Amino acid sequence: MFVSELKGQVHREIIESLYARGVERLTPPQEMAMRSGLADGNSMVVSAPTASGKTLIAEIACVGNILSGRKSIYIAPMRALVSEKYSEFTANYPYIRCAISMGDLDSNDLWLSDYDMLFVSTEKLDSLIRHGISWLDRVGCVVFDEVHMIGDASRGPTLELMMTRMKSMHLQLIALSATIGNAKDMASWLNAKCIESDYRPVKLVRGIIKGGTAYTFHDGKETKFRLSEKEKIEMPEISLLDDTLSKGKQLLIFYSSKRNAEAGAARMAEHMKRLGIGGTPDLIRVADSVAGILDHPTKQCEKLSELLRNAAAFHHSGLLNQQRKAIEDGFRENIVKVVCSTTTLGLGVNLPAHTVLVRDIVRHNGFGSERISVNEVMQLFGRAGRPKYDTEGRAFVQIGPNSTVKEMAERYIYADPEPIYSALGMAPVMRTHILSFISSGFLTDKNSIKSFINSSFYGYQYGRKSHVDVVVDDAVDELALWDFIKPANGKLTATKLGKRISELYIDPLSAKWMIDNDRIKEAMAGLYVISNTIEMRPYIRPSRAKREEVEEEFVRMMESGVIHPSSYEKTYGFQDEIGAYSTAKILHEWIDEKSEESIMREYNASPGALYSKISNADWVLYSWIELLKIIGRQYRSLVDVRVRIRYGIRAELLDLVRLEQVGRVRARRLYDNGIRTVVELRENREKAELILGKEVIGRIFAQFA
DNA sequence: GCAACAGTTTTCTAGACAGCATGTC
DNA sequence: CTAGAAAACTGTTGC
Repeated sequence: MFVSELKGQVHREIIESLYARGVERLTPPQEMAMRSGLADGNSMVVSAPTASGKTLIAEIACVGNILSGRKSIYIAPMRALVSEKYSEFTANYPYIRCAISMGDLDSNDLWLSDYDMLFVSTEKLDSLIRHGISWLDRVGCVVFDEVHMIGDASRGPTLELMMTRMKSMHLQLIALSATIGNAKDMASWLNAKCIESDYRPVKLVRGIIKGGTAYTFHDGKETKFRLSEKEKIEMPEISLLDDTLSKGKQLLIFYSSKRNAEAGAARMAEHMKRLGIGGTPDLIRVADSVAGILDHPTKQCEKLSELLRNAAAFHHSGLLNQQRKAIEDGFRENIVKVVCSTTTLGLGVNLPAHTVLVRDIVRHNGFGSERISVNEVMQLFGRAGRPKYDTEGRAFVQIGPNSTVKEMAERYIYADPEPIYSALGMAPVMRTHILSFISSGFLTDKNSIKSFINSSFYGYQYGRKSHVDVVVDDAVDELALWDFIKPANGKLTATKLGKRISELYIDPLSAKWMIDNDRIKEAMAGLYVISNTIEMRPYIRPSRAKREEVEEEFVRMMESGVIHPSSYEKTYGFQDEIGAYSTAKILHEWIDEKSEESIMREYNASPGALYSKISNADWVLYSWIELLKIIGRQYRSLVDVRVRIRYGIRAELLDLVRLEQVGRVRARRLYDNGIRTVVELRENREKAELILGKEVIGRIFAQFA
């Protein structure tokens, strides 16, 4: 279908924007969507691979609604995705008023309701609704990107309940999904049309690698070729790298763990060094940029930098955000040739490569191991082929000597995608959401909560077999017992405390735990209380060698009454007090001004993990303080702990960091040179100038005017 | 005596969302 | 139904 055929069906502005971008034809899924009444306001579920043009379907619906006077919302589960779509959209439609809102980013006009298109993360929209947004009734279209997330045990329920709510508002819903086995079910639940397609803009050759041989399957043809004669067959990664480099292309490899990814990247770098690739000015620039982010680079920073000199990199959650970005940019610019990644790059950021290798197909899951799903492999395969540069992409699964090619081809090449299942049934998060419903006045009695949850995808899939009634009864009773809700005039309402918990977006169980443990004698005890919450998971756990030592210390603290037992396993099935205690210890090192490097060494942690724990700790601590304010208890000492967490400082620097321009480094330098307070600083300007320099002191003193 | 290597045992395991109020060296 | 790679450690060989 040509864009010209859209005339009369969609607004003129949309057609103009498409032409301006050089789009003249619709992709098959887009055409199917148009024929299914996309422009007439029909809801739809679109199940298709990455880059098949799903975004444009959403765009047509959103812009159509906006130009007809209604608002639209785009929702995605990853912040990176939200920002990406926001930038694209504002570039294409500069005259539409857009806002973006995520945990760490809000546009100024968010509360003015003076915009027509909102880009949000799932949890942020949930939070906005809890705070009570006024304009929900003016929304005409809602896009849910990556809806297969509904099957995710931890974050699926939030998405699902949001969709359930929107469904009852009779809006145009556009649900975009990777290929899944039961798109039709989801469509029928949503009263939506179902669009299924396996269209890809770039041809994809899929295959299996065993030993040094690659078997490809395309258009019903099976071929087989040696990757490289000169390499040992035990190392298929290296053979494939060779083969890919010889085509002048890039390689993306997925591993099951951070350790494997790092080890893989080291092998790749070594091989490239042998080939004499690397050491170019561009590479050195990228390598230097990842090493110089912290004051004292950690081992991991140095290792990454070293590998980058040879055009290889690893990519996982333990990296600092700036490092991730540097690697992603370097890869996009074709400076970095191979990236060894965990699933970080599979979802979210769009970083395609000519050749993709899924090296590990089994993954540990706490209880044992399991093969990764067909859906997930398809998702990773979807990264193969760069639309602007490649005429075809290649994607392989690597298998071991004990699996046969035939068997694995059946499983991963010819197999149909699996259906996804609602995760609402096993969700302890139900309590959180029920509090939110009651608190916002959306649902105010047990029966309406039950019937609402029965109208979810969970209810659709499990029907009478579901145990919604029991779960709702239990959760409501517990919330009442904790004084977070109370019955009034035959309705349930949230108490002031319950309302605040809901707004702070913390789990009611965490709130209960923190309220019950507010008598804190020392900083470490406070750090343990905040660490032993669901919001701080996953914990940074001690290595096996250290575990016993940490355990003994934990027991001592428990016996001396500094910290107290909790009962999280009742709700979450397990409890990890040692993990929580170990995480608390790391935070304690941080506020004791230990260097990142030494913390990494001592606790076997990564810089990325440290900083994400610090920022979560800040949020949980803030919430704790807010709760104590409401019930009129002491919280003063926690405010100091919070400042110390933010800056990573000992108590003695608390006074100095109150100044702008003074952080942990400058405060420490002043203090060690005898200037210990703001008052002392004001009285010793010359001395301070010798310590920090005239210019900096000038900026600091400007505050005193 | 010790380096180089081979065989054996032990260790360890993905990711990322949320509040609030402004500014590091 | 299902683990398996990498690192650490130990033993053997060869000079």
